[in-house]
Amino acid sequence: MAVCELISNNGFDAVTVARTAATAGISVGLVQHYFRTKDEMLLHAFHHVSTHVRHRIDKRIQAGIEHRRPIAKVLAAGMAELLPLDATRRTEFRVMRAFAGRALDVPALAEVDIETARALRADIAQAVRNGKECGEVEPDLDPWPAAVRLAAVTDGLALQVYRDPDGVQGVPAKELAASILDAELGVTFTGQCQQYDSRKDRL
Amino acid sequence: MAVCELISNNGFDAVTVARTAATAGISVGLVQHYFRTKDEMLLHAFHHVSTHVRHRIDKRIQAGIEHRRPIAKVLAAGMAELLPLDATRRTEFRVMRAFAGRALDVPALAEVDIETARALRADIAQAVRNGKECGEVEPDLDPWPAAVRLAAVTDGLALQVYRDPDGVQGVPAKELAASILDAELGVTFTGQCQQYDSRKDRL
DNA sequence: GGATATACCGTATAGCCATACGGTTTTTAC
DNA sequence: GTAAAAACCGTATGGCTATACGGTATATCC
Repeated sequence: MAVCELISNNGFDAVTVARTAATAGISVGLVQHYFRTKDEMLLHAFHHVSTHVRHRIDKRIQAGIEHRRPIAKVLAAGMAELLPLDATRRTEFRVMRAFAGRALDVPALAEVDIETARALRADIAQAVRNGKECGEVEPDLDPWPAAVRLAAVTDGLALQVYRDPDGVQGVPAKELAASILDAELGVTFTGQCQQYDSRKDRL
Repeated sequence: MAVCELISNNGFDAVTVARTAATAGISVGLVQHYFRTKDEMLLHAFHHVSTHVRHRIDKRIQAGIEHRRPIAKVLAAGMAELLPLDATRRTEFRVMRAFAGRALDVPALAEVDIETARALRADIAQAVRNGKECGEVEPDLDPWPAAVRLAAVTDGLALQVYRDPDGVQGVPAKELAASILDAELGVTFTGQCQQYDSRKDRL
């Protein structure tokens, strides 16, 4: 999507209807044909990248399930997918962040933002519940606080990795993030998977 | 500052030189007299709120030290200061976030953003070191990963509290955040404070 | 093949924006 | 008191923006 290209290269302010059209190689009129207003265009773009990131994570999770890997490991991989650890994800992060920043003021964007976050949290909670069933998680643990916490560290870690891509105090960002995520998951996923009945759960 | 008022009421896009002047009750010319460009004005505003939030936290920490409270408790209070748990902090959060979103594209803003984050992280690390000295923290624990982790959860938690001010699954945001912060601090601060030599450490 | 819809274009326009500039008032310094 | 500096104002203006609009090509259907 041309919008994302512009955001990641020149910032959100550079996204004008005219420039977007030019970047996409079409005319202003055609953009108007597809989107009645600029906001509609932005909303569509936001929705687009949101679901794109989601699908990327879902795919990774699906693969993990098929290979019967421990849930904690699958989660770790999925969450790492949200960290700007390479050029691609860094670009993605910039775009998502720019949108999220705008979502503070534009209700239509905020809706998508909240919905995306909620869905992620719900899926993490489901993963914790699955963890209980197969013995990786203590049976009486409430999955929601854990899900909120895990979503929070991922979010916060992403920002830190973005700001200091080279890491902190000599420790590369990648390793630092991985160890923190592992530790964080270790708080919740304390046991080892016994058996996993692969139902249709997404996580 | 008029800039912040505009951002929190009408969003970042509403911040124009003319409107800022009107909000502040002065003329456009005077704004230009103080700031050569709009960017300069924005940068000043960002710097202003950054240090303001910082001072608020520092004060709370200073009070905690004077009352000889456990470092973990002081840290918890300081970090909670960053969460949008009431109207004031919610406004502050909006402003900070809007700036942070812009900082992705404007190098001058990014610099302030990074510097602020680094300072916070450094102070948390110092708190962990202090914790070691008085027995709250295991002596051989590396303070940096812990600091990164704690900064990350605070950041991420702030966003979640903002998005879902009413909490998750019936648990109010305030309690949820407090319990998560406590749990997170509990991972690092495992012991009890024996004695604390109140030096000039800021945390 | 004609009609209807959809894809697509280029230009016009009214509004808002940051900034430039020349002026006036107030304060400061001696 | 007076001169210099700082605070302060109001009005251009040129550029960029979203959007409106009228038109042309192209596909789709009967």
